[in-house]
Amino acid sequence: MRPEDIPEIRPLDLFRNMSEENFNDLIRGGYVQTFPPQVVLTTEGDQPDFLHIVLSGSVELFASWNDRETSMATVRPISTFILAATIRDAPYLMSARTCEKSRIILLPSMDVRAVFERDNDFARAVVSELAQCYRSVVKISKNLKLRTSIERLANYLLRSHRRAGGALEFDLLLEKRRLASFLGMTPENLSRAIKALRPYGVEIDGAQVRITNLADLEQFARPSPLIDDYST
Amino acid sequence: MRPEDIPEIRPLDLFRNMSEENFNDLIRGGYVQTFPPQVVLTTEGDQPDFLHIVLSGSVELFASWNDRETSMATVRPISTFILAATIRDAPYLMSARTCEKSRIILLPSMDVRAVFERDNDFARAVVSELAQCYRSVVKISKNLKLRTSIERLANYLLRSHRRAGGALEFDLLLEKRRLASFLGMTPENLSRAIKALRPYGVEIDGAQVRITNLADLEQFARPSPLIDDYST
DNA sequence: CGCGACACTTGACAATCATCAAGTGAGAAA
DNA sequence: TTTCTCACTTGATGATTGTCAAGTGTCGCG
Repeated sequence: MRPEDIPEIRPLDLFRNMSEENFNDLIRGGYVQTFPPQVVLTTEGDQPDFLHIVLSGSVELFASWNDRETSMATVRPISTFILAATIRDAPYLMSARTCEKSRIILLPSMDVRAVFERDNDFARAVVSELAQCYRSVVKISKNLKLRTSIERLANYLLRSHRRAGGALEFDLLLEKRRLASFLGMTPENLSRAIKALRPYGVEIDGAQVRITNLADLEQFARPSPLIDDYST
Repeated sequence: MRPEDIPEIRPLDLFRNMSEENFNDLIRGGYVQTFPPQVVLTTEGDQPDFLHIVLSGSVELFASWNDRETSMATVRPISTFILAATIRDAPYLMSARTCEKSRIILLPSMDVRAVFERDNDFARAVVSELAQCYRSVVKISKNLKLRTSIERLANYLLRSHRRAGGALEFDLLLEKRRLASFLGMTPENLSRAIKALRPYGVEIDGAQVRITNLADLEQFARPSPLIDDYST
């Protein structure tokens, strides 16, 4: 691991309050690697050898069953995955692959667990992170069970709009087929859903989104902080 | 809180390794209450005043949006809910109501957070619990996104069969309409799904389930530990 | 420049699922 | 016992969603 990588991850919530000594122990055995697109980093069912931290690029978490596959989440810099498996030393529940060229830190799971056992501040930071992860997945479940696919798309667009700082024009950060899978629908139905939102002031051309009638879209989407607010 | 309630919760993973002193601080302000059926204990969006522990009976966690409602989980003795909201001091994402007459311990959230700050063993136990919760919800999401409703029912029956110690006859622990909602379908479609599983050796009469052809059912359901194993 | 690859779109059709309405049956209460 | 309630079931219908096949367009490469 190069010295210049350290200041990138030290300020993460997960590591911010650790002692210098424990932080050094944690990263001593770690290394940074650059992966090309579409490389599988972890496979569901495997034992967690490393805690991963995405420094640049993006990583898709996905799951498979019976020849079907679904996109569960996209991890963007700078954040970790998959912490829960590492801490519990239980098999990965999701596979991970790079979407694009990505720089990733790999920290040996054994070191993470060892430092977790003796650094109390780190242990509390892990709690905070896991609680956040847990709440995120609960929101995703509510989204899936309580909304139709068009409603999910509408709310996804509103979340993207907020993430873009309130801009009415922004780019989709996911390929459409990945977005479709994440939203729990087929690419064909995503196309149709996009058309269905046109009367509510949504224009999508390629990856470019333009919201021409925010009020109409919000009235249709009925966003709720208890589903769509990723911060709390 | 009566002295005889204490040995019930002390052995919980969450409290087992705490010092006597911190445990006493934790439960000092707590109290036990018996609720009749169908009482709402928490409402999504509210701030978490108490950490709840179910001693007897059962509690349904559910979520609502736009006049729709869905069952998210059923909490059975002896376990806690909703820990993540309490620790993060963030609003509940789910509402909770008793399914039947239930005895429940209420521990003030402030006390939980205070002890969490100073008891390192408790903090680690919280990590373990949250990691488990997180992984459970990930499995539930995979179940929802990767399987059809009939497949979800088939695998639910196999899980119940395992929970019943491998018995081929057992009772449904949920009312059917609650089960339908939990599985992400309507009561009507649950009825039809039950009929659809008859050719695979499933007989359901009222709440009584009889599996007459386990091999056929398993071949249809294709259970996976990465979705259906609630222990890891 | 033309070609091929590939993501995306569109239309037709089928499967799945929800809704509405009516009916059954078991248990509680009079 | 009789009646009422209520969960559950069943059938008919419509909405939603998935599948298959064919098309469009863009982009990179020879």
